Amino acid sequence: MRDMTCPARLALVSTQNPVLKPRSPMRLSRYFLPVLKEIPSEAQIVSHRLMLRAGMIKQASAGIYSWLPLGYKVLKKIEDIVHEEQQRAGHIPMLMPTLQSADLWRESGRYDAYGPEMLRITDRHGRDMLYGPTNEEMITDIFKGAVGSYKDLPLTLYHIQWKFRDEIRPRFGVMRGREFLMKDGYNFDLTKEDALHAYNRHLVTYLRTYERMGLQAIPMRADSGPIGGDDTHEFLVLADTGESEVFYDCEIADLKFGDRAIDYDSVEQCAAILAEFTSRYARTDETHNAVEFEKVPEARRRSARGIEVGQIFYFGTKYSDALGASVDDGKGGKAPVHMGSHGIGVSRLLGAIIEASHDDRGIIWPEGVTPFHCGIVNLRQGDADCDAACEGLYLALTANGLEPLYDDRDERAGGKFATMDLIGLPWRITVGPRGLKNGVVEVTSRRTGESEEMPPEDALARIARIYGKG
RNA sequence: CGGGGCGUAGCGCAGCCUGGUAGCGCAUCUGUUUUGGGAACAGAGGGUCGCAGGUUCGAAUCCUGCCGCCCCGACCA
Repeated sequence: MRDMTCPARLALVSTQNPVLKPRSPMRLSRYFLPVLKEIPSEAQIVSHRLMLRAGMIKQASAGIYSWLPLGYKVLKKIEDIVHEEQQRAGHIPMLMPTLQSADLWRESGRYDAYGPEMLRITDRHGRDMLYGPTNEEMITDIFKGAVGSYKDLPLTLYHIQWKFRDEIRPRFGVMRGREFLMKDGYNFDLTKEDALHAYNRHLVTYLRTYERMGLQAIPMRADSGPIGGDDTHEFLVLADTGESEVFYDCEIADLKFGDRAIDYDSVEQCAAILAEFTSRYARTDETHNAVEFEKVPEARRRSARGIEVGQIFYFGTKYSDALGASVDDGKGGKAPVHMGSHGIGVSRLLGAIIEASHDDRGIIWPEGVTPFHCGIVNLRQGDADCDAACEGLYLALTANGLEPLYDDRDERAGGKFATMDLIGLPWRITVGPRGLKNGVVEVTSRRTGESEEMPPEDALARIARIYGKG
């Protein structure tokens, strides 16, 4: 009798089984994209409205959202960019829990200082827990348990994790949620000089990160707030719906990091970038100084609104003193480590990007974060030539490492175009019977609205080239 | 937490003042005709009227309490 339960036999059925055809969800008829024609009444600002209308998020309760497939996809892309830029600078990814013990926070003295914004929970044993609003205490605790020598420094650890701050009044969708995804990083250095280099290094990584997302975020001298510290800059994206009032010299807005080379180990290079990007007056209302601002030539003075998308801090030995994080200094003594922390509001960035990039038809994703590289619109579903051409493009794009979204629904053209415009894919390939008669399809830019007819092979090559693939 | 507003079909809303068969548009489903920028016609399904209590012969409607959500202010990635 055959033994059907033999483990060795089961092992033969591997996930590599070539019989399993990938069942891609990138066809709109199979995707989950609940778009709304009507403007949701609860949404006040354009990014919130568009995220709801484009089926990216659904509110679960005040300031708490489910990320529907399209929104999740963009969120992941943003997360990926943040990871790449951090790791390029030698910062090490990890993951700490959302729930923390209150004891750590009592040690640092912040359990009481943080106030009602911190969500406090009691577990079944009556232990005080909290949903972390940030992780300085926890990372310092990890650090001091494992690092004892200056030889282990410098060290920068970071993670991207959900945070909870029980805002008095959450609003504006993901821009001011109570639960939000944040990248927070922590550097540990032996000396103040080293820690300031880490500070400068982070400034560079942040400039690069925002530019890759198609955003211009201006570093502005800021207030350190409850985290405490001496040096701090906030990164602000200019937008009318921003919650911060900002004052700046318009020359700062001309600065671009671009694709210049940077050696993250070079103290001079990193310091030079900081000097360059902080060389003009740029402050939030918290640190605004009218006398200093007067020194900027009047024609260059600007006041505007901004969305805060990140902040970097150097806070010296505040946490290492409180929590006893010190290392052997190599001279027979102990030295408290110099620390800094650095945050990027990952989920907020979606809102900021949309605020900065949309029109009256919908979102316009920058190519760096778009959920799909391009849309394929089949104008005559069921027509053998159209179906074949679309299918061919879809497979070829996929084979070139691109992710197209193929609208294969049996629907009128108008609805398909409206959906594509709303969800903001930067490029669209339109396939219709009229064009196919001449052997061409249409490639359209979402941003400019300009279309160009070309054979399908050229359309494929065009899209691949835009994204540096194929 | 102070002030204002709203909870009625998946979404957007009317009905409430003056109690008496729960409605409209969009979406969904079926059929037909359509198809190059949110189609037309015909038909169908879908509701604990936020929850609880009270008044009444009778409550979506009146009264009380609670819950949720939104907006303005003080706080914040």
